[in-house]
Amino acid sequence: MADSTNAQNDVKPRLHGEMLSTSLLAFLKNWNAYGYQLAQRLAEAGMPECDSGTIYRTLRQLEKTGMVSSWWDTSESGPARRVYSLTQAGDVFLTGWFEALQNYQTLLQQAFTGMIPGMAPAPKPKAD
Amino acid sequence: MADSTNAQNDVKPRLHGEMLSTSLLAFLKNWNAYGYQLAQRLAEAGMPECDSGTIYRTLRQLEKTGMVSSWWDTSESGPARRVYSLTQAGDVFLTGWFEALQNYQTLLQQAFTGMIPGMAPAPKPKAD
DNA sequence: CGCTGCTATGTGCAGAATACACATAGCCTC
DNA sequence: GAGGCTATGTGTATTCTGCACATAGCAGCG
Repeated sequence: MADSTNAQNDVKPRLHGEMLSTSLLAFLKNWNAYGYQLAQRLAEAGMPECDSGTIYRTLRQLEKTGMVSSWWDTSESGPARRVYSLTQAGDVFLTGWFEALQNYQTLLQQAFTGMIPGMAPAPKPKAD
Repeated sequence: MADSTNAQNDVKPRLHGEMLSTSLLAFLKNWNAYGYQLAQRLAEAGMPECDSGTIYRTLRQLEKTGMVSSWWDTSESGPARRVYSLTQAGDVFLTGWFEALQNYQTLLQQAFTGMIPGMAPAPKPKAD
């Protein structure tokens, strides 16, 4: 534990949580793919770095909740690959997430354009 | 019927993590506000429901990392309110997050338009 | 006054999620 | 047979979170 006085630590951001799982689902919407491959695609897409262990655990979690299905692929040379495929439930979930995401996107957009409705322009001028 | 074979449980989604913290920062970019108020605004913005305890803890965490600053407001009647204000560090972080978010948004968008570059159209036709 | 309800912030705790390090294994080239 | 790349996973300590619950100010009401 470094000292608590340091506010802006050099912690590099990591992709995880729902943004990771939905990114994975998004790739799988069009193509079947395996973990190692998905990690590469995420990096190519300009997403923040992601721990590989988290990717594999997330894919297993998505399978457990029925969002994806998987099987072993031993047709290619090298280590066996676990190929994932989006299920119908995963497709439904991804669509709903994408729609809900519009609200989030709009919220941030309005923050930068300074036009959030229903809130007074300046309730308090920050008394320091 | 809550056996483990059930894929789509009726778990209601909750706003948390980085999407919660950045939503809070977005509101604070234009106005100072307190926790209870921010919870109401999030609901009005159509965001998923959020546990109030998580909101207060997240605001404290944002303060600890220097993204926001706070003070007590006892000018109004009723319980005291802890009013939060975005710091310059928080503004920088929010801007960086918003820019990085474009990649995520683009990724999901391309999933629905079926145009992700650099990936073969169908590497495997799903052998179940 | 006691009671209820709304506002406003916060804590305790058990379970889930995660970063980091490390393990395993196949295949290829020296 | 050592080293490197591919590919998937685990162990563990830390952090995060959902839920229940606690505290407190103020207002109305009989």
